[in-house]
Amino acid sequence: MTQDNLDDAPVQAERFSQTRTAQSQALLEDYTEMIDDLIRAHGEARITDIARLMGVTHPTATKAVARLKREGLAVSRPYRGVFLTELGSGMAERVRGRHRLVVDLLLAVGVPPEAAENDAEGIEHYVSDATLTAFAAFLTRQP
Amino acid sequence: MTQDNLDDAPVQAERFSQTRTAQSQALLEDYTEMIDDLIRAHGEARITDIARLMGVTHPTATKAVARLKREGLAVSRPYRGVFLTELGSGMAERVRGRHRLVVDLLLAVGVPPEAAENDAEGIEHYVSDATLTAFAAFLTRQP
DNA sequence: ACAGAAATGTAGCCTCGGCTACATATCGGT
DNA sequence: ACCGATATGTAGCCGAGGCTACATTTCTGT
Repeated sequence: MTQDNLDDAPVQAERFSQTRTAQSQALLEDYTEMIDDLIRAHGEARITDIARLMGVTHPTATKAVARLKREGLAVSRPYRGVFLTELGSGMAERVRGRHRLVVDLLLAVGVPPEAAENDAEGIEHYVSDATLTAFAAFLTRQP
Repeated sequence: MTQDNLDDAPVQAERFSQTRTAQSQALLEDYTEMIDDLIRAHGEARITDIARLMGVTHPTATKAVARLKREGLAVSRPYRGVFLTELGSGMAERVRGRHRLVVDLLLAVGVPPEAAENDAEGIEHYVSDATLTAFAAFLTRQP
């Protein structure tokens, strides 16, 4: 990549393009997982709790939930909690599994627990299925 | 995290907040590294080349460069190429090292080369120094 | 039952990072 | 030296995701 950038342009561009796509999915995934967590813990997901846990103000959380609803991941009625659709639950499950796998791999290669948790939050959204599979295989080889 | 979300709120929120900060840095890092690549290869970085390699239109690249200039990472004169300041070069160097380390680690745990390159592009921006250090140590142990 | 507290909704503003359309400058070949 | 091709600049639009300020609804304790 260092020598002939011009010929690599399509490859490179595609790479960055994919990264941008992943970025736009990241928020959806984070909120979906968060809502799933809250429902498991308290039977419902309130806007206020979502906002507090995400570290944003409540109008921001409301907007995010609106987007989730638009994308068919969540449902809610005014002044009532937020719930996930089947689509949303599926995503939450996948995201949760991926998150765990990433954390486990980081721990396995010697990353300190706190850093592993922190970094996984950012990393997990950019890990492809191929990489995920490799992670799982690695963890099986050396537990 | 699955049981008592409410008490974990500050920790969680801080995590997401950090991730958001990293996100806003990611673009700066990508452009900086790209410009550095182009300068190494052709002695200068033209807006058109930057745009093509990043997979965006040229006005988008122009805007990004404007931001780089604002942040003191790059300099440029109208209709002339873009160059990095010392600050920018430093960042490029660090980013380049981190990128290589991430790719190497992915390869070491068995991720296929193409996936490693693709995913590293997204992952690298979210890897903390602690994690980076752990990666380096791991690679030393098993090369 | 009702008043104050807390939760939620809504409006409107900001920045960022995309884009298209159009204007201007530079470059290169004859 | 010129003219067409190419590169760059600029204006203005859009959606996403932050925010504050304010309105409304729900909840809660007396």
